[in-house]
Amino acid sequence: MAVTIKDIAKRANVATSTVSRVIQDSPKISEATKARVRKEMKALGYEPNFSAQSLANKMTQSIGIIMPEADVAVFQNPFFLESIRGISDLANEKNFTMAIVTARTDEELLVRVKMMTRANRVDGFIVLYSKPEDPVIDYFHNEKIPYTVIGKPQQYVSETTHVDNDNFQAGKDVAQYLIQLGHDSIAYVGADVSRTVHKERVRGYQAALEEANISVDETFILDPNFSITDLESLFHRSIPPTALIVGDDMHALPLQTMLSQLGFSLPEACSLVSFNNLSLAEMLNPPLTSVDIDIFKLGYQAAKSLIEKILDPKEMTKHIIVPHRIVERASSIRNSR
Amino acid sequence: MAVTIKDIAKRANVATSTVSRVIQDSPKISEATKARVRKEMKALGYEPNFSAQSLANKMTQSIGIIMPEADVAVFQNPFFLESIRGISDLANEKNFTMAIVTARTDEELLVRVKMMTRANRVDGFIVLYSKPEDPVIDYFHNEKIPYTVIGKPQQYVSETTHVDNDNFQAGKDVAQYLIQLGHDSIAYVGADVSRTVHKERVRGYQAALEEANISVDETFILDPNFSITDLESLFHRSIPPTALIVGDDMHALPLQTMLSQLGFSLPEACSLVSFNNLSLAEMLNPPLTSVDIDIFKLGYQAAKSLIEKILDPKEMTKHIIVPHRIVERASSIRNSR
DNA sequence: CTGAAAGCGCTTACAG
DNA sequence: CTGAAAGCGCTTACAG
Repeated sequence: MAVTIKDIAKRANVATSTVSRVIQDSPKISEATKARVRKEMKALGYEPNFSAQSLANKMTQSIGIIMPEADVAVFQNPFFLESIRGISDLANEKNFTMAIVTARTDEELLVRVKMMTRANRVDGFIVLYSKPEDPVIDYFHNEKIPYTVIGKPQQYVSETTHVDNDNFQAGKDVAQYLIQLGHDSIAYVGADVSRTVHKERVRGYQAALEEANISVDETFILDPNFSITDLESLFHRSIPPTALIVGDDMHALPLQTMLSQLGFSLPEACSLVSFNNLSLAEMLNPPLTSVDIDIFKLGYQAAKSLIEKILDPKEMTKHIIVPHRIVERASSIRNSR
Repeated sequence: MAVTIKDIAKRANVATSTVSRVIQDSPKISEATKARVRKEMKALGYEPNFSAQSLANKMTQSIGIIMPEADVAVFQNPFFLESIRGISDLANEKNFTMAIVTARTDEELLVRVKMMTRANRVDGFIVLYSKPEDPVIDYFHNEKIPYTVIGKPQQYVSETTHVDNDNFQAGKDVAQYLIQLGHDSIAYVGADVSRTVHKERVRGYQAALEEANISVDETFILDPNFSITDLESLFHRSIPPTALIVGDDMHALPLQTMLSQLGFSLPEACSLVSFNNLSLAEMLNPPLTSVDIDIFKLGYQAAKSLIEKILDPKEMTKHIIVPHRIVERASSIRNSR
């Protein structure tokens, strides 16, 4: 059997309550006896039993991470692992454990989440997606369960702590960057405007165009299911684009393929700027200019504010913005047309 | 406060011990009282307190997942998230939770693992990497802590349950596939033979060549740090390769880039076959023929056998082979030279 | 500054 | 088939 508080108490000649207070480094205990107790803990390799602590404390020191409904494509996007890595980093620091929650459907997810909270398995949740009318979010809200979301929540916005990029600004920065390179015909490809992230970036892009007195053309925006034909007609317009903003690095690869099939060679025919700065971006040919949104930090900050909230429920609601920066590579060049 | 076993007992007019037996669906309890108790559980939305169960049972229903030392590149490889998804799937099924363990160094990792086991935070571990003389593995082995490894363990092989592909066969299959396409000059690029996976695949590749009476040339094998110059000299040999086997889909993209910089157009100049069948493989141009090693199932099976071992320590050691299959795409064609 | 005792919410021999 | 009681390993008022 593992070593318990009793073993330590006996060997250090104190009561178990004293040992417990030493574990918590309570100021009520004299340094002398702390030292004595700690010596015994070290000697026996004592580690407080986690379940017993949780039961007595009503704290699990564990957070749930909610993934969007699992489909392979989503999981292969490094975004998730990278944000989990950020969460994990902070969690390890604070001695918290994480439990990843996945499910095939909304209902299944809700069942699991309810089970986990009722069973007191976790103290709170980080939600890695955001969508309208999410029953899971409603549940958290109604039951007053601590949670933070990565991205922009679509419910109870002002009351929920979330960490996000300034996506409007990111979209604007990218457009302005291209405008400074002399581009005045800039299309936006792979923008899933049903998602807030992309909607905001597109708004930023449009704002930049307006400020530069470039006319905004809605048909210059292609959703992520664009076909090679869509792309072709884009380039067959009277004024074809000289630069493309791509919604996600993951789209850049198929896009490049299509462009080369259409006979365009990059970056001469067209500059490319994308979002996320995955390691993929460096590998492409030409290497892709991409906006680094610091996914790791999104995860890290989400975990940080969730744990703060758990440890102190009076902690106020926060809205944290993680800065982005454009990582310039060979795919974007000065416009020569 | 959450609803407890006492609340249920009171409302169902039974002792708490009876409720506990109903939770466990013990055959000792009559169906009649089971039904009565269950009705109350449902009515109150009761879920047994997890910490209390763990404490009483000495079971945490939680498994640790050990990642290799964290560096960004590793984390961006979808392999890990995909195997975690497989683990997660089974874990959810069995009502287990997972805790991801990461660290920057070996020592830190060992400290965390010790802390977690001593604190009784998890019942066992899945190790997502394998390397020689791993102190973490030694610790598990000495303390008799259940663990399974994904890949081939390098210590206590026969005593440790592991799940892996038949990498020798996979390497052989790939080579034979290319041989059938008429290739007789096949190089192997991006093989990190310090890792068992790759060593075995290379052995399989060599075996296939021998069986086909093709001479085996060690200089036809390039490690993952190959430069464009290495590649160039490969193709400047008296008999240049007509096909390349690539160690990992992740290497295929930079490889393609280099080849195109050298003026080769694929697949005419050279066929390509790779491993892992990440979603990346489909996106490449030409789409990449790749060996699907079923990463999801590697994770799923690892979790399955670990949990079996946890629930029944007498469960025997297993060595599970997950089948692979070649997914043929446009990057590999019949040799025309 | 320290200890004895009750309690957290379960499980499980033991008795009937 | 069911219940009363002890126990899992901690924490925390309460008393001194």
